[in-house]
Amino acid sequence: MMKMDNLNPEQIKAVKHVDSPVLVFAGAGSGKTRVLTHKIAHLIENIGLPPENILAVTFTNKAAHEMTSRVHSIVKVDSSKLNIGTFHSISAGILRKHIHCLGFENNFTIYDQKDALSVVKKVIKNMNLDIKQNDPKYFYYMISRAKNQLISYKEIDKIDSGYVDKNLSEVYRLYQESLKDSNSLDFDDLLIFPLRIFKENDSLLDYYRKKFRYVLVDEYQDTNRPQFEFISLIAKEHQDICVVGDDDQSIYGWRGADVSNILDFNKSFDNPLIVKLEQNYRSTKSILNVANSVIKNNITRAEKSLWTDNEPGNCVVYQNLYNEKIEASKIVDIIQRKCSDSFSLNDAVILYRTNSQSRQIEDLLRRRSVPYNIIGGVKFYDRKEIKDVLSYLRYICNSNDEVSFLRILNFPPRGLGKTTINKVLDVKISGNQSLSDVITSEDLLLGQKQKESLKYFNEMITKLRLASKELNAYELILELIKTVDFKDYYCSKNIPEDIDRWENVQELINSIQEFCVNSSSTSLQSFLEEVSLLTDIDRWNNNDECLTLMTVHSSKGLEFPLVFIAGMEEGLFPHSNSINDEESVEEERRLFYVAVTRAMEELYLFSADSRMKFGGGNLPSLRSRFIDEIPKNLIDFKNKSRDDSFASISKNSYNSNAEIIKKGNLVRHQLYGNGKVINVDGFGENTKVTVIFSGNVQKKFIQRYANLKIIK
DNA sequence: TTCACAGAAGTTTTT
DNA sequence: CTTCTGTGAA
Repeated sequence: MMKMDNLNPEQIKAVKHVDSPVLVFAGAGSGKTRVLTHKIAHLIENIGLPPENILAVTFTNKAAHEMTSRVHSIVKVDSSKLNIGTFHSISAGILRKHIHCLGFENNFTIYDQKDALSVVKKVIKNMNLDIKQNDPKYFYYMISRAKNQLISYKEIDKIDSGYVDKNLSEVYRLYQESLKDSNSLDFDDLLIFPLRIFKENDSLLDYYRKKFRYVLVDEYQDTNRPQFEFISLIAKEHQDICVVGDDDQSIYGWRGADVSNILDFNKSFDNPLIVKLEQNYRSTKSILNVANSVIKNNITRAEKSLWTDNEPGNCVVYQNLYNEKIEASKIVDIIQRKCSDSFSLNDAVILYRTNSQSRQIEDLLRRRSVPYNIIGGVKFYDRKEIKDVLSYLRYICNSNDEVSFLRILNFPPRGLGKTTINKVLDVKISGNQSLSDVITSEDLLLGQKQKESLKYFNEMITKLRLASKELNAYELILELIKTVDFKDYYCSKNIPEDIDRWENVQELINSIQEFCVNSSSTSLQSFLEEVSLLTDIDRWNNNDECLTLMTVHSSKGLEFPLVFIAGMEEGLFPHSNSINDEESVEEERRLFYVAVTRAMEELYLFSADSRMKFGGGNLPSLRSRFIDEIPKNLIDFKNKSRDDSFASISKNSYNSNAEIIKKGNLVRHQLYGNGKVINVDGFGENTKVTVIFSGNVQKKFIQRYANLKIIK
């Protein structure tokens, strides 16, 4: 019999109740994951439900993996039979099997927002609209918004949104047509297509209702309309469902998440048991008091109050500093001090509202050689060189994938430029042919050189495509790298940036190898699917002795002994795009609440008097209203010390008599001797200089620290 | 026709 | 500080 003695009475109630739907309002740190995992274990062991009949939906893949292994540690179960994943990955799995109902092939490509944006751009150009007056971002945003409301291009005027452009419906229609032509889906389609399949195919819906006999949903406050429809279709009939969430942590409204899904749960499902988990096991009293005092300023929320038996702990610290540089150095100072005695680096996290704030902190950490991990920002799979290689793989896998085709046709450069590409696309449109037909078509009027190059390209792809039937993903990428000779492309010119890129490509190769070792399926298709649905947080491993940096959004569901929140300023947190509208301010406040409740032992808040924008001008700023919502007695206000003054830091930062180094200069370095500057990158105090020294030794310096002297 | 370079513009949050 | 776009040279 499984143990439940580590659960409190409310948690046990939520775990054991299976006679009707269950809604768990789980405050931050109240042990909701424990409830979910025990509930799954209870269903298997005490109710006798086979694991393959359980569907559990989590917010990230990482959470899914953790849940799987925690269930495994409670009951003996073949974890591969459990259906635990994100909405997107579960949907993708269903679509791989049944998407032919909608006229797609099951080797479809999943487009990320950049891919999707390039499709929108193409559509706008094809409609002969001016790209400057018709912002592709607006159209993509509106299409996504429409999809989140389950609105097709035909009924676009029903959309719940401000301005609707007269061309929106047509752009939407052509966008969808183009995706289908490329046998591709965007993220929103991934959620919507299963609904269409279920609605058109009763027997299939029936099959999945039986298969997913019990449904559990985590972070239910962040589900959107299509996700709600999905679980309704599956669970409304058998009513065997348990959802867990916290309306105070709803932070994805901008993505179509609808809090009323959780607040109106009792209207959608019959006679639910509602359990409130209000005991917090995570944070000290000081931290929880701050969290409660902030969130109670929100008008629209279900009434509840979190409490804890934990120690009072240290007072929450707030400090205002002169600018973002001093803010960064203050944070890192404290972390280094803390980690020299009772804490280790992976106990700490630095949180911020926007990704761009990470740069200053990153620079400082690199200078002080503090190992760090950064989540989000320029994602690994978003890097140009990675997307380029992946595009080859995607095009090999799906010969209709036009976005990938256009990326790789002339990369590395093979003499197929803009004009050739336009000719190819023209023939494709006029002849209504598939991509592979077009590039072998006689109708293409090209120069001899271009013709041969295109022929070579096509033969290469055909060969690789054939090989992909025999090889696993790892063997195939080795074959690809050899055939295209990326190594030569990146390394032959001896440009440091290109060598960095080659190293990233090698990292990609490693990750494919790892995938093939760890995963049940080693096919190229499953690798590509994993890549498009995996986030940085899924790749993150907090066991390394390493400081972590991430946005507040990414931190949802995590906890750290030491939490540092940077940029507590009006216009940044709450963000300037949100301060004019009370509803948005409430979402920002929930976001701050999420940030605060990540902390277990100590919490530090920071703001700066001025902050650089675009590495350009300084913007003065006021401290965040959220700071003022915290009663004074709950915060330790640290005053500026003399060391924090702008004068003292700026003297250190800028070497006033530093010479301006240019490409071609001869320079002297203390350690390496004389050398020649072959590249200068950036300006001001962040200038990076690449120098070749005798013996062809190449080094890259941050000028400020390298102390290079120009030799006349 | 392609390719390299210089200037302009643009950063909320993410599956 | 990055990423995209447009311009001239080869």
